[in-house]
Amino acid sequence: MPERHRNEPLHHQVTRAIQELIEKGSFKSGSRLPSERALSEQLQVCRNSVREAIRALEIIGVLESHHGEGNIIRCRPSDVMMHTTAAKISRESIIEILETRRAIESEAARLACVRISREQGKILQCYVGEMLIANCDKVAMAIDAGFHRKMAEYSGNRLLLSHLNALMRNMEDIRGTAGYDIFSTYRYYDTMIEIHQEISDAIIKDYPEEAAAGVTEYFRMVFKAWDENKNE
Amino acid sequence: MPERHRNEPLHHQVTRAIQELIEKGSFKSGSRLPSERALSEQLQVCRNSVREAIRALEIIGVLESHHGEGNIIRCRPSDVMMHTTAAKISRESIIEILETRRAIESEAARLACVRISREQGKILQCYVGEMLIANCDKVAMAIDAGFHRKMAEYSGNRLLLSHLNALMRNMEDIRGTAGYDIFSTYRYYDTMIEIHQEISDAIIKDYPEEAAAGVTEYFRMVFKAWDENKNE
DNA sequence: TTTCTCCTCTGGTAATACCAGTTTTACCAT
DNA sequence: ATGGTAAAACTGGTATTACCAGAGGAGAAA
Repeated sequence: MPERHRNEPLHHQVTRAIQELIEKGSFKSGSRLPSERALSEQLQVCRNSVREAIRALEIIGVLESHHGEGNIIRCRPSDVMMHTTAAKISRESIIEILETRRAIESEAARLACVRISREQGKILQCYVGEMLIANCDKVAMAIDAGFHRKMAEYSGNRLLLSHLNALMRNMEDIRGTAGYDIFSTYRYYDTMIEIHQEISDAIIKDYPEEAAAGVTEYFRMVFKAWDENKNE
Repeated sequence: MPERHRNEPLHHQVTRAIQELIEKGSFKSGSRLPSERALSEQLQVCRNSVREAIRALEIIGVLESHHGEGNIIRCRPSDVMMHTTAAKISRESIIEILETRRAIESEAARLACVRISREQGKILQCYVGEMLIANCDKVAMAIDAGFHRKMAEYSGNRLLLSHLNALMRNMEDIRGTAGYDIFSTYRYYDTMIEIHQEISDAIIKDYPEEAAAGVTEYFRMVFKAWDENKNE
C-alpha cells in the first residue's frame, strides 16, 4: 500500500489497494488472492481490515470466499465499479449516469404500459398533478424523482427499479460531493411537466413507443439544460 | 437473529439479519442503526461479524458509516438487491435480468453507432465471423457473450458496461446454481448469427434505430427460446 | 446566557487465540 | 514403485480484548 491517509477509513484504502493488486497483478479470473494473513502483513494492516475489504469486494462480485480454500477472483474490479462508494465520481460521469438512466427508464416505460394496473395509473397521474401545483423548487425535484421511481416500480421488474435506485443515489452523491446543482434543468419546468404528462398518458393508454419516446424526450431536455448550465 | 446455520458463513447471516432489521423495523432513511456493540450483543455474535456485514451493506449503498456518529441508513435493502451474492436467485428472475439487459444493450447499441471507431467496428465484425466458424457449443456461447460485452464497451459508457457485466454474472450464477441451461436458445443458432450480423452492420453504418431494433429482435428470440424450453 | 472542558457515546484498528474446512505432505502397507 | 491413509500445514471463520479517534452532550466556569 502506497501510504496511509489518516482522514480516510483504513478498510477503504485496503479495498482500493486490493483492487489495484488484482488489476495490476496478473491475476486472472479463477486464480487465488494471497491469503488474508499474507495480505495483512504485506499491506501492514490488521487482518480485520483486510477481511472487511474482502467482504466489500465479495458483495460487488469481484471475489468469492471459500472456507479453507481461499479468496477466489471472479472478475476485474474495473468491470464492476458502478455504484460503489469507493468509486470517485467525476463531473463527466454524470453523462454516463444519465445515459444509463435513459436505458433503464425507456425499457421501464415500455413494460409499464402492459403491466400497470388501473390504480397505479392514477397514482402516476397524481405525480403529474402535484408537479402542476408545486413551484420549481426542491419539492418539485422530489416529485420528479418519485415519478421516475414509480414508473420503474410499475414496470413490474424489480431489477430495473434497483438499478434505477442505484443510479439516482449516485446522482445524489454528485450533488452532495461536487456541490453543483444539475437540477437547474428546471428552467424548462413547464416543458418538463408536459413531457411527464405525455409519458403518463402513453403508459395508461398502452402506447409503448410513445411512452419510450417521452422518456427519450425527457433526457434530451436534461442533456440540453446540462450543456447550457456547463457553459455558464 | 432467528438461529445460526452452521453451514453458512456467519457474516452472511448477520448481513441478512441486519437487512431484515432495517426492512421490518421502522427505520427510515437517515435514521441511525443501533451501534455495532449493541447489534453484536443483540444478535449474539462478535463485533467483527457485525462490522463485516456493515461493510457489505455500505458498499451496496444501504448504509453509510460515520466515525463517532453511527451507521446511517440510506435506503431500504429491498431497493438494492440487484447483483448481491446474498440475493437468492429464482427462476423468475431470469426474465428480469433479460429485460434489464435489453434496456442496457439497446442504449449501448445506439451510442456505439456514434462513438465506435473503425478498428472497433472491425473487431465487432470479427465476433460475427467467429460465430460462423464455431459450432453451436460452449465456445459459441463465449463468443456471443463477448460480442455483447464489446458492444457495451464501444458505447463509450463505462457505466453501461459495468451494469451489463453485473447482469451477465448473475446469469452465470443461475446457470451454476440452478443447473438449468438457458443457452438452449441455440436451437436458433443460425437466426442468432444473422441478428448479430444485422446489429454489427447497423452500428458500423451508424443506423441507431436499426441497431436498437436488432437488439430487441435478439431478445425476442431469447424469450421465445426460453418459453419453449420451459414448457418441455 | 455563553463558552469551554470533559466525559461518554460512536466507529476504527490492532493483536491474539482458537475453530473449521482444504490441501498438501509424509509415511506406511501393499 | 504404487496406492491409500493419517497427520501436519495451510486456508478462511469467529470470538475476545484493548485501545485510538471523531462527535456530541452535560455541566462547570466565565
